[in-house]
Amino acid sequence: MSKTAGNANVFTAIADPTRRAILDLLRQGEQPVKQIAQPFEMSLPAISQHLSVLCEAKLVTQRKEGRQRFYRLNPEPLKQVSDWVNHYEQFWQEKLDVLGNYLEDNS
Amino acid sequence: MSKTAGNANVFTAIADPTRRAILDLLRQGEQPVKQIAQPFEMSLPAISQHLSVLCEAKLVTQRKEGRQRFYRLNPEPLKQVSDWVNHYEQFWQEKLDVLGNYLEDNS
DNA sequence: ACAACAGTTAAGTATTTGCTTAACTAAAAA
DNA sequence: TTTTTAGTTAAGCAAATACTTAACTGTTGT
Repeated sequence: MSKTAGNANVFTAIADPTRRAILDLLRQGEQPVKQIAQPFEMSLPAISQHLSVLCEAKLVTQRKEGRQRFYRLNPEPLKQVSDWVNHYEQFWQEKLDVLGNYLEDNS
Repeated sequence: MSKTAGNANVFTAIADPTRRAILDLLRQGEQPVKQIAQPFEMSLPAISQHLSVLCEAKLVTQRKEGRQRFYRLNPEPLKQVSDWVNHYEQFWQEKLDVLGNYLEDNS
């Protein structure tokens, strides 16, 4: 009941470069499918399927308007990724410098 | 020559939960394969294959000692992930609170 | 009513993935 | 030297992925 269930895994959702690119696009704000698809050399159904995966991982939400579907970024699940990766932060150090600079600029 | 080349992709390497768990283990320090494999209900070859993937993604390095192979964490490639996910940081806010607390504790 | 448009769903396919068991290589112990 | 021990490599397989084209649903415009 807990094993590989529904599988709306964030990590697998962001494993695909096309899906990451879609998320990057959506940082500019919500967009209809056709506009999302435009920069990709790929059929519309392919994009639609990627959007489904992102939807199941809750990384995007849908809004229906007329015959258009606007997709909007929902970055909250990425917190999971951020939290995980931050466990490794201490190892590469640079992050701490960034914080140091912040403190310098604000002291 | 640039498309889906060698495919030593960090994002796909960390997409698998077993591989993430292995990396988590290795945060405690380098370990031989048998010890790495122990907590998993999976054959040794399966673990060996996961280690290969992590190796190709440069997330671990190998050290040979006698008949043992010690694997050691190399978290640098995770910076890629951290950098990407940090583009989304502004959206979920909590990170800023953490920084806020830090500043409070050190003012 | 009907054609065009926006998008999804269905069906099929080639490739990749995550495992298995069996066979192998190399070092240590007997 | 023979036998464990540690681990990788090979071969095979079922399931998942990332696409494709074709068929469908629903909305808008004529």
